[in-house]
Amino acid sequence: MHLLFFSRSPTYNDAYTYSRQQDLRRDKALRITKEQAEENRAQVLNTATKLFLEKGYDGIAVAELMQAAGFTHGGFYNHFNSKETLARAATVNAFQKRATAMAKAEDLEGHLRLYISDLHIDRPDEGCPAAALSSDAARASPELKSIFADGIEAMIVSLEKRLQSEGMRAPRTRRQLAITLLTKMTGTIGLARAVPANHKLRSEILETGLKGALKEAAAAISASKNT
Amino acid sequence: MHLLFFSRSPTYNDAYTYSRQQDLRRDKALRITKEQAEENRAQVLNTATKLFLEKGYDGIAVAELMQAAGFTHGGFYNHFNSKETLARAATVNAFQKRATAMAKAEDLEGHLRLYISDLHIDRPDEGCPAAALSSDAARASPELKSIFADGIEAMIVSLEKRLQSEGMRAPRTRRQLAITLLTKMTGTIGLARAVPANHKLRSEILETGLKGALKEAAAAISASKNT
DNA sequence: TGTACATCAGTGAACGCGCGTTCACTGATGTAC
DNA sequence: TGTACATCAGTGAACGCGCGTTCACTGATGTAC
Repeated sequence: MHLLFFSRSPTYNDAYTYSRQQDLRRDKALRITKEQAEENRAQVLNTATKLFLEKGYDGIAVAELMQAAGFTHGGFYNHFNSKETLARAATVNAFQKRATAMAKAEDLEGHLRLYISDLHIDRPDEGCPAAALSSDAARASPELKSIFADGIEAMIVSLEKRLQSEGMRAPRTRRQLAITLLTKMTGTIGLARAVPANHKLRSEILETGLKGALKEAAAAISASKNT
Repeated sequence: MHLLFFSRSPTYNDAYTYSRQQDLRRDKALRITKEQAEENRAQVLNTATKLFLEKGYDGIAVAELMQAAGFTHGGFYNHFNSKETLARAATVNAFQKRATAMAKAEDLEGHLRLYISDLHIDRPDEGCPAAALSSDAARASPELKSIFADGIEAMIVSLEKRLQSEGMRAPRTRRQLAITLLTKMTGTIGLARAVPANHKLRSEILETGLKGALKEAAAAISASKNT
């Protein structure tokens, strides 16, 4: 018994570990300002947005995601009711971020070239949710699908505005072309990503998809001006 | 002690349960003919094909899938080395089944109408893997992506043949149009499915996508004949 | 063709692991007075 | 403005569950002779 007792008495290593835990606690575990808490929530949301885009809603665990954001998993529920709640917020965030990125294009051609690009194929985490998560969305809750509907609608409206700037006057034709272009944009990225990175089909799909979109847009714009 | 012994002696219910297990074993657990085993493997593969298309590779568990096929989960590994192996075989199967279904269309227009349809949106389990699993493919193993490349290539070739039948003579133009049409087809189904079933965007995307594809094909075919 | 025995598809319990979520705890911040 | 105390973001262990995979077992089929 005495032997056992002594063998379990604190050693140098134990003491070191203990004081380190204390230090961590002193650095991290104490109450944080409201502003800091809000920043941390944003950090979790932004990390989740990227990880969901890259790995899908089911491809990343809450604990992994919290670690990637720089936290332990337990605190997650101080910010979100559930993983589903986070998925919804992250999807809204992803659509907003994408819209901001696309807004930087100069004109319709820039818009299409920005979307149908190698960069977009290689970086789903900074890309479009309608391209990266469409299969997941199809199997998701009605609430999440509703968020996709809003996001897709916003993308259509954004394209409609581009077409208006190009001189297309008829609103109905404009909207139809916007939708057609969007199906081509998401379809091109979706197919290209489904193929191995070094496969010749990937570049063929990308180049043909871009060329096809540019051509279709040019033809429709020109036709609308001749009427 | 005696009391305990008696209380654990067989009851009517115990006997009934036991004989039922014996019956089940006599019906199912004994060795099966080679032909029957092959049929059972096909049954597992076909069930998995539908379930993967509907729920994604990670959306269905081996045990669930085996039960849906009419078996217990333990026997799975008599037929497949792993779930990944099954996923590959099921994806090949899905592309083949889809090609057979599409081959029934009379001409290019029938082909497009069969693909861009309400039925296809509502029944991913009998639909195209390039539409239902593109997001999953993007995150899958290189081997699975390679299977997608082959499947997508076959779809392109199938469309090329349709365009040839429509009188398009230039092979390069034919291939480019085939790819462009395919991006529109998969993109339309992908976007439509991402939106709630009763949302007006779903029918709008479907109708516009179909109209756009038909129009693009008609324009390109007519242009190729004037050259 | 008949016989002895190994094979192997199917069963269902079990393994180890990872998941989403809950919980007791900490102590400076935020607030009520 | 100062004081007493409740709040709450973050920690890390724990819960219950489901996952892919393994395993011992069964006994008619398949095969070697």
